[in-house]
Amino acid sequence: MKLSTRSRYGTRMVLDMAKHYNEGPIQIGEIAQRVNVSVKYLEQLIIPLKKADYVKSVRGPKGGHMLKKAPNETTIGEIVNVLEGGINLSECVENPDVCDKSKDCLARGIWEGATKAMYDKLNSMTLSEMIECDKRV
Amino acid sequence: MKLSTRSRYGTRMVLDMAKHYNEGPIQIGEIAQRVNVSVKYLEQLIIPLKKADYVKSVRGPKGGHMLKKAPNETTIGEIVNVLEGGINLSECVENPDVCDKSKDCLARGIWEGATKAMYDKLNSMTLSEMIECDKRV
DNA sequence: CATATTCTATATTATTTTAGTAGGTATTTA
DNA sequence: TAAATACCTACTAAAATAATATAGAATATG
Repeated sequence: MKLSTRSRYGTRMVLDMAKHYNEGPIQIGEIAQRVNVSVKYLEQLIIPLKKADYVKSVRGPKGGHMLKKAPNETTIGEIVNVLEGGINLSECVENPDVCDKSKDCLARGIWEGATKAMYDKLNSMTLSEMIECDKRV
Repeated sequence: MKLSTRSRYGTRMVLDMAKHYNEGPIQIGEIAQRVNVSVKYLEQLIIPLKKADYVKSVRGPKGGHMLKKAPNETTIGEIVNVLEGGINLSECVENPDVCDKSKDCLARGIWEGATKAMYDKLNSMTLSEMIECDKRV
């Protein structure tokens, strides 16, 4: 149950934006270079982040992208949730109707519990906490 | 980061075996019917479970498969681990060398923490506890 | 010991998801 | 108006997943 590169690369990108918060729009080419992912791929990842209101963009020369909310108001879990399209180990956790046995499924309860544990962990750290944590090293 | 059907179907199968522990070998056709997965697919899933010493099999008429260890000696996490080929959200958690930035990667720490939370949860319940839990309902 | 039954092994195919690329369009600044 | 930048749509390639098919090997039982 690996995270897709969407989440992993997207998280790198968002952390990069967080590092440069309050420096105005950052061009995607710059970010791509720093996080070592192609511009074209990052462009795709920005779309859902904009829709979910985590990123805003400015067009034209001197344009670019930036976080819409302060880094201490967003957790890693929120970002992963957007990029991964939901955080859960099995479809039935979110939508019990996909299986007619969901109601008394032995396994479903476990997937639900493990999903929650993971989710809580991912939501326990904000972007700014991660960056601060990094500076101390 | 969904579990594959391997883990989900395989878990159903193992739980079925656990329910019939001490009833001698259970034929895979029976199990397939009860858990609603094709015989052929389950046959594939049994292979790694045998290699990892969780299942033993008997050939010939009246043959079948059964758990090698008692249901209270095996956790769901162990089964998922075998079927999924390791439990971790990112390759770098298990094998830091896949990325030359692992050592001071902001994201890696988070993947590691969330992986552990999930892992602990999955290992917190044995097969027999799950079945007991079911009976009470 | 013959045979039916069951697991075992290998190969193949189809489907879906993931990852990545390409090229053109819209907007804005200077 | 020209250049820089984000935005949009479509496409392709590769990998992983899911599932099926066929033939082989072991063994209990009559």
